[in-house]
Amino acid sequence: MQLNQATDYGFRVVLYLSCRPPGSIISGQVIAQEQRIPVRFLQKIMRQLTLAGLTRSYRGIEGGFALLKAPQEISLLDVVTAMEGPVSIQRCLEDTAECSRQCVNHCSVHRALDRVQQELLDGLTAVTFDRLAAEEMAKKEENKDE
Amino acid sequence: MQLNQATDYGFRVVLYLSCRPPGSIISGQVIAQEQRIPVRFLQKIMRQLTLAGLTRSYRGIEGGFALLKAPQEISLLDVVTAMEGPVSIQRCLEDTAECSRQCVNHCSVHRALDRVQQELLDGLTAVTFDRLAAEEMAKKEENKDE
DNA sequence: TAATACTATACCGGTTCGGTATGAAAAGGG
DNA sequence: CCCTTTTCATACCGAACCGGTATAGTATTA
Repeated sequence: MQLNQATDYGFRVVLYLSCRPPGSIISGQVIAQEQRIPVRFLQKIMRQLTLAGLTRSYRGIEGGFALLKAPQEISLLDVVTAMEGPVSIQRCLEDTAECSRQCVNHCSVHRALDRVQQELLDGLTAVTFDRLAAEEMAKKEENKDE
Repeated sequence: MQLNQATDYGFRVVLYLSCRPPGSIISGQVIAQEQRIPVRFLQKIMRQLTLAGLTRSYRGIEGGFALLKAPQEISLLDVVTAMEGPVSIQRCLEDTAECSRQCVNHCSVHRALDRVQQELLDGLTAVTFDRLAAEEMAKKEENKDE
């Protein structure tokens, strides 16, 4: 019951790009260095974010990655699904055949988990990266004062 | 981001026992058969539920398993933690060293996930097996009418 | 003491995880 | 046109986990 490392990295990358002027192109090298992510692994992550339509990539000598969507249009859930596919805490919520009792709307456990899952999705959707970036900027401002 | 098969089975076993008169001892064979769970695998599951203090086991010729706690004292979360250990959607919520940025209360992503996680825990804790069993019994009653 | 249950541990094939390697393709500069 | 710098696409690798099985042992009772 845990998000994987790639997703964790994904959060930080999107947050990092959200804190930069919109449209900034940053190379994988730089992102990896600043966020302490293995370069090769980061490339893999960036490709998934790009396939999911959250970022876009530029090849060539001045290439790199930039946000495609605006930070306020990207939620935590967007990053999770980009990295791990659709979120479904119980298997039979996704695919009836997976359920050991073929009980899609018949068993009480299923219905209860369905509600919990919906809350989870709502919670993850409610958090968008414009707000996270704002928090992050505010904190940097504080540190500057010290 | 998915509960595993063993947990799914665990839910059904506890629900099954909750629907029976309190203290009933049912053998692994019978549980496995009725709930369509591979017998050997069920033994593994029962041992974890027993170690977690949700059920107790009886050896010998009339042996089997029974609930140790009352259904109203067992929540979905209890079963999940019995089967999978502590629920922690993000690694750095559990262990600072796991966080790629060592940011336990410093990064905005962390704080947001912390809130989402708390909601998830609350949701899972709110559902107890007495209510699930009641739902289940009501449904069987309906089917009897048909 | 034999039968029936659970206990403990280990194994097994398959998949995922976290990360690396390699080679190709695009873009721009000289 | 070639060279460098970047991303792209695949494939690989060891370790861990998943779902399940096997085996040998221990407790209980008839």
